[in-house]
Amino acid sequence: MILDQQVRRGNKKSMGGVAWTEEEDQLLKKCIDRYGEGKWHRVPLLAGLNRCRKSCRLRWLNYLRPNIKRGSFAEDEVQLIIKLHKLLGNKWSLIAGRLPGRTANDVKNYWNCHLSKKLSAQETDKEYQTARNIIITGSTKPRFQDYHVAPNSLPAIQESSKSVPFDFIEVNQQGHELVKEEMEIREQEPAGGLFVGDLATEGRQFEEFDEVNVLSRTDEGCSKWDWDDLMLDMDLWTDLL
DNA sequence: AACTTATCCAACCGCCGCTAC
DNA sequence: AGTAGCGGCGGTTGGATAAGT
Repeated sequence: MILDQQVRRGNKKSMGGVAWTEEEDQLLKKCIDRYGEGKWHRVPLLAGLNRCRKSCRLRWLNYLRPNIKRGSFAEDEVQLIIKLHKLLGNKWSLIAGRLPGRTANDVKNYWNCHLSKKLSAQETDKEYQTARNIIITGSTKPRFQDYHVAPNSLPAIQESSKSVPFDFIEVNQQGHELVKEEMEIREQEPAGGLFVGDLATEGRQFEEFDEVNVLSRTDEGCSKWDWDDLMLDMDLWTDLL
């Protein structure tokens, strides 16, 4: 079935729209190869396509772009999606950014088809509540004190389709989004505590990081690419601090 | 075999933030 | 300050197909 679905990909008409043909794909690909990404408003003209800029961009990002990973999600990818979703909410592009080869649309579809139902049943699960408390209330310590937001005033994660307020996210000089929660953990824990920087430099397992239940991983379920990716993020966090 | 239901996912829509003028 | 144009994002839809009856 998975194979069939993969074969189907890209050949389908939906939403009353017109399915992309092989010829159109080639035209778009040649155009991007020649002129590069961006300037999407010019792409239809340059490529000679009777498509709007958004369709061209979407087709490229979700289907034609190199290194797009096909097939079902691996277990470690699923676990990462779940954890990132706990942290970020429906920020599919951010989540997909931590999953090389996966598009935001893929992640979103996978979540909607597989995970949302599965996890909604676990809404009251203790572990989930713990994670949520950490995000919303900051566990046993008051958090978000620097942001002047009363924990109770924050919208719940998961209960609605709306995502976590973007006040949780900051962008550093390199343009990378950082989760304020992480920075606060770093700031509030005393020396000797378990910090992102410590993990990065001492090579501890993420499992130890479970006390904050953020991006916790074990070596067993952590492939090289996401480990490296997370290490990169940690470096960036450390640089910021 | 015929029909119904469930699942998957590509593509569209509307909105938002940013930038240039 | 207002606004138009753009890139980008998340929510949603509906067609294709598999699975079930």
